[in-house]
Amino acid sequence: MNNTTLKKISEMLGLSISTISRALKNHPDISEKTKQRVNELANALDYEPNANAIHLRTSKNNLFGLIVPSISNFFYDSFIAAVEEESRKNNYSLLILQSGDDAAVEVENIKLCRQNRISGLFACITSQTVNLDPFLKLKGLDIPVIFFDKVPDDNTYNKVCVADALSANIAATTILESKKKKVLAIFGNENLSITKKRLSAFNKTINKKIKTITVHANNSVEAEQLTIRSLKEKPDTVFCMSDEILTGAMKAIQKSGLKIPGDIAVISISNGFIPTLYFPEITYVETSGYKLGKLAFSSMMACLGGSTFMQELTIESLLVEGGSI
Amino acid sequence: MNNTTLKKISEMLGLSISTISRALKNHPDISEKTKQRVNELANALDYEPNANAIHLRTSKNNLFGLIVPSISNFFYDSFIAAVEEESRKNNYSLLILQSGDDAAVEVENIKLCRQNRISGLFACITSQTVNLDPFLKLKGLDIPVIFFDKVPDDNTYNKVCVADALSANIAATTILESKKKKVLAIFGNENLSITKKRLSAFNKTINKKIKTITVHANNSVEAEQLTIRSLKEKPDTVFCMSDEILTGAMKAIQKSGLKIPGDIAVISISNGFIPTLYFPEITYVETSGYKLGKLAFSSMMACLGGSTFMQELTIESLLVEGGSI
DNA sequence: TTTTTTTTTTCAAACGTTTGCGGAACGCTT
DNA sequence: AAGCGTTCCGCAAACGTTTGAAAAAAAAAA
Repeated sequence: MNNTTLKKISEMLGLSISTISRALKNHPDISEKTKQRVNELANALDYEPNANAIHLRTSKNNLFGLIVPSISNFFYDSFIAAVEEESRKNNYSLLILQSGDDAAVEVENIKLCRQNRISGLFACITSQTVNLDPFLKLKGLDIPVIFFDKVPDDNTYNKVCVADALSANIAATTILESKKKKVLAIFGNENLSITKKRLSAFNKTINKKIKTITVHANNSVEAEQLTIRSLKEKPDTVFCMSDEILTGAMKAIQKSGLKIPGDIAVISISNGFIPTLYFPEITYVETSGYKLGKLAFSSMMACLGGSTFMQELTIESLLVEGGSI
Repeated sequence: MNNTTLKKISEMLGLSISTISRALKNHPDISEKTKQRVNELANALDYEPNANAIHLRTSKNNLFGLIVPSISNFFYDSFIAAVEEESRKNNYSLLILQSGDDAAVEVENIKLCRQNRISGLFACITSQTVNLDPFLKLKGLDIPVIFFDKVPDDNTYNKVCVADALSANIAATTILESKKKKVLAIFGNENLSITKKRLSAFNKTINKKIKTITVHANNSVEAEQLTIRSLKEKPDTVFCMSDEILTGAMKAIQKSGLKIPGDIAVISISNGFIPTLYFPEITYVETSGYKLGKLAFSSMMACLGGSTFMQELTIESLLVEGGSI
């Protein structure tokens, strides 16, 4: 069965297409009687306007693109949830695409976004992305790009990030204040800017006041192995720079039989879910994907509203006390 | 800056629009020389076809809708990841919408899907959805609907589900085989069909061979409280029907200081991530969102291929041994 | 009744494509 | 010279809307 169109309604009512169009949007030019007749038939025929036709005609596609390495991720899924929610409320649709952390796929996805004439793009770049030209082209077409989480260094873009330095700083301060003596600090891939920022801020705050074992893990399993190995050096505290690392470290600690916080303290930077799974709950510095999504959206709307100011916004971090330190 | 169009290229080259269109799609009617000229200019101008215009003209919108209570959920995020991946590979885009488990929003979302002339819909209904008319309308328009996870009882629809009964059955069998004497079985909201199915299959298999404490929790916190209370009755095993419940139960168990599996055994039905966070890892019956997504997609493609056969497909469940029983 | 004003409706172009069909231009056969 | 087949390209309609402007109809004023 075919979709109802304005034409169909117009023919059935013996009116012109433009009259139907105007009647349905309650245009003052149209008489009440006609409006009613039109609305009744439209309802009966279950008319739904063709979004493609509207977009083509008005050249206003209420659509945002969102490119992310993976949807299936604690942080990103809540980020996406926030953006979807806001988009829907503001009459925008959302085209979500995964890059699989593959730069080539990322380029394809951007192309797709362009073909769909998106009004704006939310992008979290892959760890290999070096060529930002595809993003530049979007800017050339007056399509705002809001980078989130993993962002290019370049400061000619709008970015929203968690406060990496601040988060690491808070964690380090918390460790110092609790009079710990030796901390095992587990960070992620050394090449990631997020790792660099957190590492440098952490070290700066610790300032060699206490002993620090620094290791880098690319994933949860590596984090577990490194933790097991490092526990031999008897740290009294473990710091994890992310949820993924936390899961690995916790596995190792549970395996070792050490008691938290008695035998060993744990503190992490986290989206907020994982730390609550354990008992005692892990003390963490919150970096909320959901809040970041809201921030990204408002930044997008500001751009669309005409703001051309490029900036890096951050969401505040706050310490959420569990019982692990 | 405006987007390049066929018209623009045609004017610059002194050729007709149709020639440009054909040249770009390598139509045999067009000479090699012209094709080359066209392609060169198109590249130089960074031409990207307007998807809206194409969809309108061809009345073929390569777009799927996906409605889910929340994106931010272990199970759904991996389901979505799978569907997005497959869609992209098959040249479809995906319009993802959250219902927030609100039936009214669900209806709005369906409307949005219709306006966008989706080719098919993946839907997980809200727990309050009673009126299936909006879905019926889609079917009337020859738009296939694949329900997943939370599906209507009605068997005039295509559905893909985890094997609820089988999963519960496997878990119950595992418990019986390990000679346990008293099981605390924690289920979800009693109204959900998923709960009913798992509960009845579980009970059927246990068949009163061992003592069973059955409780219902609506969320993780309730699961924790109910577990704490029920542990006083000294069960030797805890069965959790879902990840959400597992997190609550584990919290209680960790709090109680009981050792797994020495003091108490744990077994769950799960998507597969949460159980691996603990040590020992929790033994679980896997119900993979990712696999379900793949199945849903292939079911969708079958429908689009002309299959009108309505069926409920399930993904196989398998026991993944941790060390918790 | 005629003219003017107001209300209501229609016309037609445009958005950017695709595609059936028709038509040059050209070289080959007879 | 006439006919024919190729090769290459353009015309124009269509998809479903929106919208400025013009036209028609109705109402009001003269």
